[in-house]
Amino acid sequence: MARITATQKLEVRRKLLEAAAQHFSEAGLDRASVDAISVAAGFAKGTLYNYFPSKQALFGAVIEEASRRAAERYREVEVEETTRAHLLALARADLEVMREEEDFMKVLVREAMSFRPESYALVTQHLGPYVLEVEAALARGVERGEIRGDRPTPQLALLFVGLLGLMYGQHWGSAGAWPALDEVPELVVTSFLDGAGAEGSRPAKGTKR
Amino acid sequence: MARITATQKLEVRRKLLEAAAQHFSEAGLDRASVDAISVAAGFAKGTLYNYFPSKQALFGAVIEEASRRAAERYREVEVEETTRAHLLALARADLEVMREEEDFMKVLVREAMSFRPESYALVTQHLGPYVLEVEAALARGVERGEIRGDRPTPQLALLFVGLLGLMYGQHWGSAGAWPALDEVPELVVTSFLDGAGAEGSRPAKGTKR
Amino acid sequence: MARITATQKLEVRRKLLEAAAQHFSEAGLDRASVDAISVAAGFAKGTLYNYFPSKQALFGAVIEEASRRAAERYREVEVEETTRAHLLALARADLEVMREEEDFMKVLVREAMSFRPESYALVTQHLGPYVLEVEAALARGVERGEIRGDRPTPQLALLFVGLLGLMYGQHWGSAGAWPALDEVPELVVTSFLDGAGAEGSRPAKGTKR
Amino acid sequence: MARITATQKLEVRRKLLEAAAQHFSEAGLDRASVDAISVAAGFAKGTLYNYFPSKQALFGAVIEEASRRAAERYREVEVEETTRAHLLALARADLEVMREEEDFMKVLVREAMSFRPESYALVTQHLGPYVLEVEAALARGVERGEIRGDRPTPQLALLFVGLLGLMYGQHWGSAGAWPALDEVPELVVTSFLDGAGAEGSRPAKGTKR
DNA sequence: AATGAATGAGAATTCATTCAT
DNA sequence: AATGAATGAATTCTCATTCAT
Repeated sequence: MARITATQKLEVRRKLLEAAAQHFSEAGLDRASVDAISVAAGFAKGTLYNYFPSKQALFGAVIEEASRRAAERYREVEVEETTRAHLLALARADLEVMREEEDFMKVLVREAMSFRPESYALVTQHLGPYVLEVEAALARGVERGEIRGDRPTPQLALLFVGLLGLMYGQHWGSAGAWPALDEVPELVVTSFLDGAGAEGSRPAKGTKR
Repeated sequence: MARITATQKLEVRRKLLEAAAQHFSEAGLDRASVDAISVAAGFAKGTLYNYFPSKQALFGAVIEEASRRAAERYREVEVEETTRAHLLALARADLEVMREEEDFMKVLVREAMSFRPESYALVTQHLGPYVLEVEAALARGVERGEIRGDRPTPQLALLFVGLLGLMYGQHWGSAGAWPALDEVPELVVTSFLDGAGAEGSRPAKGTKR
Repeated sequence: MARITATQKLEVRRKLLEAAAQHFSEAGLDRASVDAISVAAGFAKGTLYNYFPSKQALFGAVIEEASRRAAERYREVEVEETTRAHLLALARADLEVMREEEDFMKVLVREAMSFRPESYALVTQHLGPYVLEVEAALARGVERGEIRGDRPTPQLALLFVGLLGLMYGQHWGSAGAWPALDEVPELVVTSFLDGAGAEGSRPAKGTKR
Repeated sequence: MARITATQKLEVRRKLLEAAAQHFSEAGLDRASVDAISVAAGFAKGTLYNYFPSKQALFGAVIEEASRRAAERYREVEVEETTRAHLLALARADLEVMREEEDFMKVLVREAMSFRPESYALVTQHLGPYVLEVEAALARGVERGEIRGDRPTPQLALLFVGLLGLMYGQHWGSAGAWPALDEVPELVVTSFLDGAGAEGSRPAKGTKR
């Protein structure tokens, strides 16, 4: 009767995480209700506590799951060899993940944007694979003279990823008014590479302030 | 205790806002307790409710105060008439406020970066004065041909402000590792205006993808 | 400057009682707010407390005032000499008071209908003059053979007054749907004297059960 | 504590209602405290809220329970087919409930006699079953010519029930002095059917004023 | 393993009362 | 005498967590 297989347990866990992701993405950690999550997953409250020791822990697990999925996806990406093309491809890969796992990603992005040192570590750690890809693309760009060499590529990579999150956030915050998700990759790449200055208005390299 | 002067009332209000800013910046809107705030300000719970009708309203007032202070501060600054100089001045003014009122600014930035449609309205409404200044500076830049005219200035202004928040957040999230607060204005202005592309790597105008 | 005359003090007291009557009649003792009452009277909260030591005391004073006014009015009534005519006149006198001092009367009736021994004493004491008039009219009716002599007139009088209150209450409770205030006197007198039984259905006197 | 049987749940509900009835009957809706009620019932605050969504709802449930019990009780009674006998039976059934569930009944009567439009709706709605029985008895009485047909039976029914409440209230208010509870049914039925007028003193039908 | 009733700390909010001015 | 800011006890309601079944 009882004797639940490991697969079945994982299935329950998956359902709970899925429901949790959705609720957390809508309501945030504090406002989301454990009861609502468990019921949405098709279980009673007690069951949730058999799988996760606390609401906080469940939240952490959702974040982990989200970053795990994102990282997996990014590893599959293949692209041609221009920096612009590469960054565009990376941004599009991100958007793709985004679309398929929007709930998880919302939680992830929001947590990343909460700027709490604890989360920061967690998020950057799991976002690592992706950030490293960006970094690598940028480094190759520097070698090719396509990317300015006066700033450390790790920092540029963080900026790029931050811009992505910023645009997603802007999208959600404005309830889709601007930008549309489709525009995001190009918007981010353009902003990141070209800036807002008009053609020729850029100061000579090395100029201070 | 009747017949309190207007000055005294403002003083009480100031203390309450100050305490609220600190608590909200640490705990966020949901976790902060009205009781803790009033006590920290040196008053009883009821007093807070004599000044603000609800926790939400208090939160709104904190945000409004923060953005008012920021806007005021930067209006005092005098700058030469270049877009770059102007944006730099705006960013520095913001940083200056930031330093003196870190609690207020943390609340503001975190809320802005929470990307909840509800907050979005609240924040943009209260952030208005500052964003409008940025927008005006950009509009003048477009006229002078210093800013690319192919994107609406309101969107560019949001991007600029977003970058600023992003950098503050990066600073807090990395526990000060990078960037240092001092670098933020230039970092933001450079990223915003020039982008990360190397000199001459920018595609001709109108080029797609 | 200060030096307020006794008349002025009474005037303030009157205003406070008036406002209190209105608020208590709408909201009841618990729901009425001291602040609302004082402001409605044109004063600040503190002033009210200079005249009445507590909300309870104010409520008591309103009840006293209401009964005092009612008693005064009832003493002026004059009527012709039939029981039915007398009762009708008494009921109409009551209605008249009712109309001119509806707020006070509402409080009074509701308090009377709360059936708390404390209020009961207070109310019946002040309602005394009126009830005594009713009682006297009934006693004369018994002598004339118009009123059944098998029940003590004081009890019949209480029943009559109770019926009046019941009908007022029904009027307020149904938001005026039924009965209209104008109908009340006749309704009460008919119910009281004739009952609901059809002509001739009354059992022989002295019949038990 | 899961897997509680339906019987056990009903038992908890019963205890809560019982405690609530007692507290409401002593303190009224406003003054009664949810906390006190739950503790008196032997449970924690939260448990009460598992059974009733709000204080108001609990109050409504108490009233409903009271009127349900009254209606049930009197339906068991068998009576000969006279209006007088029927009304007497109804009044006695009510009194019987009254005695065994005085707390519930006090709440009911006091609320009914508060004459607030809000309560009015609540009470008449919940008092429905009982009032409808009275109404039906009266309607049959009209058909048999035992009840005067010149007044709508719903109004007569309200009057009857009002008289009943009035007498209970008189009993409580006078601290038992008059009437004794035992006398109430006959007192009410006699007052209601026969009135206080002496035999033959009733004016001819249709007579005005 | 799943359940969901019970719990009770904690939250926001109200408001009668006080008292310095 | 009038004021109204300050107070803080009290209230209703929520919800994460526990645990007997």
